[in-house]
Amino acid sequence: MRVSQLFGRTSKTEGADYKSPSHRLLVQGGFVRESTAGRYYMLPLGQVVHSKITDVVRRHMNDAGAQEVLMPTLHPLELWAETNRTTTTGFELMKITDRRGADFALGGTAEEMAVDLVRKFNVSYKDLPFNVYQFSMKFRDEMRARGGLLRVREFVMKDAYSFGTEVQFKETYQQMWDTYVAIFTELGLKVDVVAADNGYIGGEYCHEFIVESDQGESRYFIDETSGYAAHEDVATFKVDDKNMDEELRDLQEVEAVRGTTMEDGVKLHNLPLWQQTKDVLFFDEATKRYILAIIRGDFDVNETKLMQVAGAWELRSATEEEIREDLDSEPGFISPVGFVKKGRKSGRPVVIVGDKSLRTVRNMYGGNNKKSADLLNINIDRDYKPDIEADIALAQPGFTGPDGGVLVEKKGIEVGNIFQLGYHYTNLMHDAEYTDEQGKRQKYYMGCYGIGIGRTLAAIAEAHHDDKGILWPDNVAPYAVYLAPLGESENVLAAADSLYEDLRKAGVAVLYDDRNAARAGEKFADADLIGLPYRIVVSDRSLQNGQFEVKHRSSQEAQLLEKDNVIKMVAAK
RNA sequence: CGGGGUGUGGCGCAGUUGGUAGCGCGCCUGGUUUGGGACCAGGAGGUCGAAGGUUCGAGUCCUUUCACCCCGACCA
Repeated sequence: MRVSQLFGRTSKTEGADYKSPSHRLLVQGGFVRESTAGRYYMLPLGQVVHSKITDVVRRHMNDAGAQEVLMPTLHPLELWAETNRTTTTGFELMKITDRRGADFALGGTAEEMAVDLVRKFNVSYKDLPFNVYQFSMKFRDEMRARGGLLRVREFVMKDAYSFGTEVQFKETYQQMWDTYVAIFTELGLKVDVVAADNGYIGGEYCHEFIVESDQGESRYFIDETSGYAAHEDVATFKVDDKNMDEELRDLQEVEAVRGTTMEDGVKLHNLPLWQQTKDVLFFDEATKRYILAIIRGDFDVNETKLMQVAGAWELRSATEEEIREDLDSEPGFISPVGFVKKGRKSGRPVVIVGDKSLRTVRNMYGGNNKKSADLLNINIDRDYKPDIEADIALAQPGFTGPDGGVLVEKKGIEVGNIFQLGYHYTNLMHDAEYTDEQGKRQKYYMGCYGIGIGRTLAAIAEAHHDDKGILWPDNVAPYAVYLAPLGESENVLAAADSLYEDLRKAGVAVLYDDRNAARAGEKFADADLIGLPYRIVVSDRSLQNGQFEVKHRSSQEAQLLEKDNVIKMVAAK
């Protein structure tokens, strides 16, 4: 490819709005250009990288026995209604109506489509397991796009859907896990495989593949000694017993003229924070229930865990008005002891969820559902009984992980995930069945597996750059060589032209900076910015001994080589 | 969705009390240059986000609206 003919150009000036390095460098290097917020044009240079990533993913998926298909972009809305996801998805569904009034969802993920596709066939147990995947544009009505390609509203995703028996699934899941590790390794990314929340996809467990980066939005914890890795949403930790040797003392109400914070309670009673009850009141818009979360005072409530155990979807804090008028309590003085079972005015049910940490403390203290009154010596079972008891605590850095090591907090970019879906979709959708050995109909046990191609591209740029530009790993570099003749002497141009042809004959992808008007500094700056693995300079100086100057992007030093050796060197990659 | 900010040529920006739009980069032409983003001369390119209003006159004032950026969407 000749630079003189390449559409899209590099830019010397940095945009003011680019917060992440990958965003800035991808725009400056002429890889992408923004359309509107969260929607990008992929320019020729960027598109080559994009398709190289796609090629790597495709090759590994095929090696794993998965089969590529392509599904429609518009999904019949009835399918989403079948699984109830028109209301319960974590992302806002984008909808479209055609001229006949038929409703469609713009695909944001395609579990329903995959099931619908498969049930159109009369599948036998002999056909199982199988795994179909596609590369297709996904639409997400994100509240806020950010970080360039890191969080967008429209992107190409590789999404795979496996069908089989429960026994077969375990193998498929592990196979996809291994395949993903191989893919990201080949792409030059080091990933942490992290247990995560399955959210709107459904199912019981899943893992995210995260590239550690300060630009990432995913927070997770790692226990370096055991390898335990879990997303913040699901991370568990060991809870130490506090004062379990104490005798249970009698429940007692005391006057408490104090502010409404936890700290105020600690000061007033001169008791440890961990002995206080933390009482957090939520309302779930989806199921129209109040949810009162009770936890030990030194911990915080993990809303994701809370939603999981309470079956809630759209949690918000209860308002002060609701607390006073409907629930007969007082902000800052909420207590599970004697808390109303349903809203006095609204009649809406109240669910009390207690964290397991409540069983590590005795004689707790806290509010009494009215202003300026506290209770001392609150004890679970005796004084109150949660409707649900579970782990709803948020892990913090420094806590002891489930395997006994210290939890270290990390931030990263989620480039892929694998989900166990189980029977979730096949239970909800009709005819999602195959015929077993006995001729009986059985439901499929499913999994799904996603990789965001654009985000992976950005993650590579985040992981491999310096202040001058990107350093593309060999496998995804848009070209292997940046060929830059300096000056306009016929000697130089002839040598560069001939090297260009010879490199191409040797199968080396070359970006040939044939711009006569461009000066050396410009060519060097562009070479660094675009970040191809090798830069070859042709100049009168180098040609004095019939040599060419070769420099690797990651190296400071260049070397002078004869043509044959130049070709040998760069073709080896 | 809440709060704050910004919309002027491809990019980055200036534009005074309202008086008919400018700078740098980039682009085009010619010339001088040529190993880390050169210099000289000439040139093209703008419904000032959009709509409405006030005014003799609006980039500037008023109203409405749209887009984009940042922060937040949480512990009583």
